Amino acid sequence: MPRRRPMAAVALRKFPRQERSRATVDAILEAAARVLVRRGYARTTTNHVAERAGISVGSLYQYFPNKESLVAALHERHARDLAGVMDEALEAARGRSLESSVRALVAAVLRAHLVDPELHRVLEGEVPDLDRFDGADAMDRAIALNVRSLLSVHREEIARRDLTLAATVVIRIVDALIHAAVIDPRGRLPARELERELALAVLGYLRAPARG
Amino acid sequence: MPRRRPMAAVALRKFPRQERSRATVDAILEAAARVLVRRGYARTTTNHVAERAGISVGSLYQYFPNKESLVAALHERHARDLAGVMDEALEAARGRSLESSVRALVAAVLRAHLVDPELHRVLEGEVPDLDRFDGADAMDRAIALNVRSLLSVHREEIARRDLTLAATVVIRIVDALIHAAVIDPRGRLPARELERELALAVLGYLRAPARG
Amino acid sequence: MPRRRPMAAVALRKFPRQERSRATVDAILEAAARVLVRRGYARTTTNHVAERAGISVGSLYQYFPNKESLVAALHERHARDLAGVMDEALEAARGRSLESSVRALVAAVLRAHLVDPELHRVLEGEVPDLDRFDGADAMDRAIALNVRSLLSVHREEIARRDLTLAATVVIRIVDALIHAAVIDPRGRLPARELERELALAVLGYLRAPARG
Amino acid sequence: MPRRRPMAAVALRKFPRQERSRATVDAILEAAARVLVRRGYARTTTNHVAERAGISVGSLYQYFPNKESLVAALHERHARDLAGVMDEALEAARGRSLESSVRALVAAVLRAHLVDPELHRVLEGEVPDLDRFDGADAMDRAIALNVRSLLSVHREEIARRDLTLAATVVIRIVDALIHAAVIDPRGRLPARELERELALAVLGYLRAPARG
DNA sequence: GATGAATGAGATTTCATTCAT
DNA sequence: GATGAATGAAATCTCATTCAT
Repeated sequence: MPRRRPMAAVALRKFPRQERSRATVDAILEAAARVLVRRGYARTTTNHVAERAGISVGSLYQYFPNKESLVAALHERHARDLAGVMDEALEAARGRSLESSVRALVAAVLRAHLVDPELHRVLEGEVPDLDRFDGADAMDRAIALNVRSLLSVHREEIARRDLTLAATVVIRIVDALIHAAVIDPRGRLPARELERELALAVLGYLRAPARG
Repeated sequence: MPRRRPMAAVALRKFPRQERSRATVDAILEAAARVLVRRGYARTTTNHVAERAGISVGSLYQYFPNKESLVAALHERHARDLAGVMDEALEAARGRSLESSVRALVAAVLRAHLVDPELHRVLEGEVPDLDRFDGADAMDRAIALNVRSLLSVHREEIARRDLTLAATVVIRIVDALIHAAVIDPRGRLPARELERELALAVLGYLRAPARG
Repeated sequence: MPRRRPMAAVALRKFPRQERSRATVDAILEAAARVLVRRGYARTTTNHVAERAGISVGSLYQYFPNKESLVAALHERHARDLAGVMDEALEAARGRSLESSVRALVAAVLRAHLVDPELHRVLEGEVPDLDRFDGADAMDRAIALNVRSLLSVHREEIARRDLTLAATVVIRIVDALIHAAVIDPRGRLPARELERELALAVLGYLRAPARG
Repeated sequence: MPRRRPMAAVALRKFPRQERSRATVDAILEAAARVLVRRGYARTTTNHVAERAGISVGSLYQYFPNKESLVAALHERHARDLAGVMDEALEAARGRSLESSVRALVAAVLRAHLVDPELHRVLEGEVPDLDRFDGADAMDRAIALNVRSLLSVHREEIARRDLTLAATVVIRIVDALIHAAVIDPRGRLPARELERELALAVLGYLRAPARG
């Protein structure tokens, strides 16, 4: 398995101290999101982003050492948002039934993706590995642990014995079907249907007897 | 939903009638595959591909009108292979139980992805929509129909009422979990485990009662 | 011989009357010296210099109208130091023998260059003509006159008839061998040896019979 | 002594196979020489060079990976020319007197520098260390050895005992005074005078008694 | 047909300088 | 005065594509 270049560092080149520069960084990220959506990753240029942000290219490079780091930062923001949504949903699930928890989780993630679906498509689809931000793996693991701990509460209701594995699979199913609905150009599903099928798939997987 | 550029015409510049031409086209596609894997989509150049194929750039352009069409052709080859594998598996499933059919299907798709997983990652992940080949949607639909027809044979065993929707969901689950195992850098699953969990997820989804 | 841009005005933007200003100018020059050494002329930026000096770029431009004038000022400081050392040595040489004078002069110049050899290399090597300060030529001429007047004291011991020419040649030999010892990456000479050879070369040149 | 970036590789990116490309490389080098002379190192751009060479920037980058390598190649050509001239002169000096040999060597090097003095000024003066070509050191050493072997033939006529050191010093004196004559803006010397003084300096150095 | 040198638009990136705060 | 964010012209460099040989 050939190794490619190392991951992009997401650290800003310069930390925005003043009010003004904070706004600039935000404007750059927002513009980058819009340009990515409109043109796709490969056709996005730093000049486009700067123009869209209403700043000069130079300013962009004050904060981001290169295009990759810009996309990585966006990716991070996206991942943080998503992780936040999941955390909230998992929190809210305390004390509720497995089915209710799963439905809530599914609904939350779906809601998060419906905010800016095109952006999610680009970030989760086209962006090359290289642009994954530092800490992405840690964040993934944290989510997996959270889900696992939800599952362990309902252990007797679940047919899977390896809950760590089950957590991974659940996360994947959710990811994948949301892709199907909001992201992938092939056969989009309406949100309502999707939410239902998702919950069914997750619960079906968790409860399916090992044989039969 | 903003419109981007139209899809690539995948049509070869000239249809490779002669043996030699066919061999050249194959060499180019193979080289493109290797370069895509090694460098990622955004960093792949036609010059790299030509060099790797042992021909000149000029010759490459004899067979492919532009870079996009080259990637699209590769995409098509990949899709055809996969569709072929699924067709065989579905064919072989005739007369067997739902569970057995699902297991066979899952195993077949998984096998197909294990051949060149890195290439799948790039083609299914990084390559922008633009580079999808012309018949891609039709091929997707054909597969969905095939799966649907398998499901309809076992209709009584299945809790889902909309089999078209169910087929889509099944295909998605399979796709997604294979991604998880062979493609995505986060937490790879070993093939054996994956195959089992995949079958469980698909069967679980299909059989899960609508409520509770 | 093509004309390039006119020489840099070395005049400071405002004459540093107050203590604080003088300190700031010194800090800037010192920072510029360090950055030049570390990164070379072409890769030195005003931002680097300001940062190293612990001030803002804006402040730097309060004291120097542009980058060129900054380097020119550094150049001037460097030239003044060197001229001072030579003046002292020539002063001290009064009443001593030619050989003793030459040795003293050589030792003085060498000492001066050993203080910050890397800086000398950059200033005497990489810095383009453009960045020479205004009085540079005058200073060179003054030194040449001083050396000439030393030589004229020992006229009978010297085989060269044109003492002006001889002074130039002597200065050049000293410059060049010091370059060889402290500056040039190729074959550095240890200071002790160098000092001896230098004196030999200068005396040898001065005393060599015209034909021989 | 702080280390800067490593030396530029002078290796061409692509070896010119066809007649045409050989001519292109030559045109690029020639143009680079002219632009360096006209604008100085820091103000020379690859676009200027390409334009002057009557080619596109792209072509320049086919052969030279960056600006540094271009200058390094020029430097190498320059050094090779010079080494060739010295070799010839040293060859021709076989069997002649020390004085005659020194005069011949001096004359040869001087002639070589008078061909394109402005270019020499830039290459030997402004070009940063970084741009020294691979093998520059080896070439310097070879020349030093050659000179040393000339000196050893006339060993009894020479007062210096360490001939290796003497060879280095001789080379330095020649270099330096040629700089003075053709290169340095301060007090240029006419070639005729220079040649005489140079020979005097070298012979004077070689023959000067160790004391007195 | 095949070749690979050449193209040049356009992308990325730098940095001297300005100017609002 | 000082600050440092912002500027943008200009530099470096890339790569899909063409075309003379």
